[in-house]
Amino acid sequence: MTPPTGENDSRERMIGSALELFSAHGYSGTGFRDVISHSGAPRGSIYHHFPRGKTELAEEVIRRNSANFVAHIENLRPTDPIAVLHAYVEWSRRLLEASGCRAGCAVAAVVLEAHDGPELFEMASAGWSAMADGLAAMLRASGVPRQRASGLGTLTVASLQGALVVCRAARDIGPLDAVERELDHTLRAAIDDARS
Amino acid sequence: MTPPTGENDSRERMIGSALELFSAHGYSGTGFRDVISHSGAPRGSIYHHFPRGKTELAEEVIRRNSANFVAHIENLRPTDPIAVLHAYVEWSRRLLEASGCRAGCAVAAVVLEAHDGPELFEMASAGWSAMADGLAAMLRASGVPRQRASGLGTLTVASLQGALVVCRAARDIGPLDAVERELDHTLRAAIDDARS
DNA sequence: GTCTATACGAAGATAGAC
DNA sequence: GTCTATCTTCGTATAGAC
Repeated sequence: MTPPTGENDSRERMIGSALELFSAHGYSGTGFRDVISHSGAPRGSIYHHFPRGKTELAEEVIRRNSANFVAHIENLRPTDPIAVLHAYVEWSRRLLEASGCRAGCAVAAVVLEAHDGPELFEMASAGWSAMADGLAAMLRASGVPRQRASGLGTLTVASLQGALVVCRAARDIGPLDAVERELDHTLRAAIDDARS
Repeated sequence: MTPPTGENDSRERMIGSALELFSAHGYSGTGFRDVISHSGAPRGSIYHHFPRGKTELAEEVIRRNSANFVAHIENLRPTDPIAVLHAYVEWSRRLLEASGCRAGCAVAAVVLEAHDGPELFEMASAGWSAMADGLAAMLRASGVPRQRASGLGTLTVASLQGALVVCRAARDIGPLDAVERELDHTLRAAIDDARS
């Protein structure tokens, strides 16, 4: 996919800026003005880089977010369900800590505000399903029955997503800590059940 | 607070419409135009009814949402933690079913997009804390230790909030069903633990 | 309480020069 | 690839008549 020669910098920086800005101010709340001034990219090339406009930018933001998340996980290489959980929590924690609990998930912002078409929703859903499935696979490998493993994967993804919103409203990371503690307890209990 | 004589209808209808529209299109994504045309309220009286503008409208939306939720719970009058859980889930389920999984929590939309001041966040956070505390109190009454009861209250609120986002992206209520099942299991386990 | 008119800025998007 | 200029629509908010 990447061209052989000196690659396009502006477009990549715009995507990175949009990811940050969507996290903090939402999708509707972030204009091209903001993306340009935050990234330092040239004003005149927006529709050169994103011919389909803001929708295309949002698609790239979701893609980038997924790529960043995958890189985060591959960096930690968790080998058991509990380690996967804490790797997921760590991802959410960094989002909150980097912003003083003033930013959240850019993908969630797009889902809550976009009305462009089904593609953005499908991309968002695919990412969250992959997260849930990643944890569920580990749980199954630890002996947890299929349906419970799947349900716990979904519970984990949903509660982390919700924790981002609750922490933001409270301006406090406490709710994420609480969610982490309870998920840890619940996952361990499911694994113990499976062993007995 | 309520005047003795024939009360103001327009303002109340505007708040109700704003609640619906925030749920579906977000806070930035909903303009006064939309609120006016949806509610049928007169154009000229917006700043008569909401002198502080959109921020004041958002405050009233959060208040209305809390009032509706309290009415929903008081209607069901749950007397044990599991009943409280299912009453909470039912509230989320109605939001999704009424919209074909295309709308979510209006308060979350405000939290993700507003940048007006701390009041909106404090109101949102107070509502979610009350939800979590309501469940936690029931768990404590069933013998669950204080810290676990509190953590499970937070987990429940966060995971329901997250389920709204995940279901919306998937255009499917399945994730909420899964979250309900797992929370039911987890809460029952905590209660059983307490009895032994 | 409701109206019209309007101010002022920003939104997303396009055209055409360079 | 980047520029400027422009289009159209929309946003919140205000002023002042009725």
